[in-house]
Amino acid sequence: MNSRACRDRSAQRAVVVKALAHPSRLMIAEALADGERCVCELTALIGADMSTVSKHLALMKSVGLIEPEKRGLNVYYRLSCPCFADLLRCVDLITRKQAAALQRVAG
Amino acid sequence: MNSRACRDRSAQRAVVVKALAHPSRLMIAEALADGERCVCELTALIGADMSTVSKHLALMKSVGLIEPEKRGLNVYYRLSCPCFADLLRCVDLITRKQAAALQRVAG
DNA sequence: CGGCTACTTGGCTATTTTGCCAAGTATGAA
DNA sequence: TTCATACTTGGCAAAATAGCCAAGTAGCCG
Repeated sequence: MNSRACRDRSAQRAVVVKALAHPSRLMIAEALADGERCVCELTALIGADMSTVSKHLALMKSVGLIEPEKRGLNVYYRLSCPCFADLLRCVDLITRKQAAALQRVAG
Repeated sequence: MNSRACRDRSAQRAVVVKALAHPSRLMIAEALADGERCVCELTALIGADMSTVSKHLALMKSVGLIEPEKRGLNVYYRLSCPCFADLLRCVDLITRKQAAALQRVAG
């Protein structure tokens, strides 16, 4: 096994995973999985300053997770990869398993 | 759509995603996907201080991603959820798409 | 043109994360 | 018991993230 290649691959993956590693960004991603949204819609959903949301979006865009399209005054974002929905499902499998484990501990 | 529920769900997901959002932790996860490893093997693989690796492992364990088993002097870790392999595949789909996009920009 | 809305960017502070060293625990061997 | 190995934990300093405000850009309408 090539340790250097493994390291590089992990670094690349980390860039994508980090771009999702925040509650607000996961909310954005989930909303976009349902269809495109403009920044003000996402801002209302998240309940933070628009500048904050805009920076989250810029980060997600920079790693290729989402794509913007300007129409009139609004900028609409959409997921650039439908495979993201699968990723969310994988995460949920783990969170459910985690919840079950906590149940066992508590019960 | 219940905004509060969405917020909670995203917070839960973020806990899991954050536990993967680091190159070393992704290396660990990839290694464990191939089978259990003890801490010193992982330390050699990653090339950091053992205390650092141990803290990464503690974090991953705390969110239920991995499970330890002590045998003699060693502690062996394994993935607690095989679905993690799927998650890695999802991430790779995105990184490949990202790489393709960069290609287009460069070319 | 001026003013309005939608959004982005700069800059700053507060918080979180990371990684090393040092010190502690646990197990096995002599 | 003493020593060595494997690992964890505490603590600290450096680095990365997050979020707000203020200021800037861009498109529409009068």
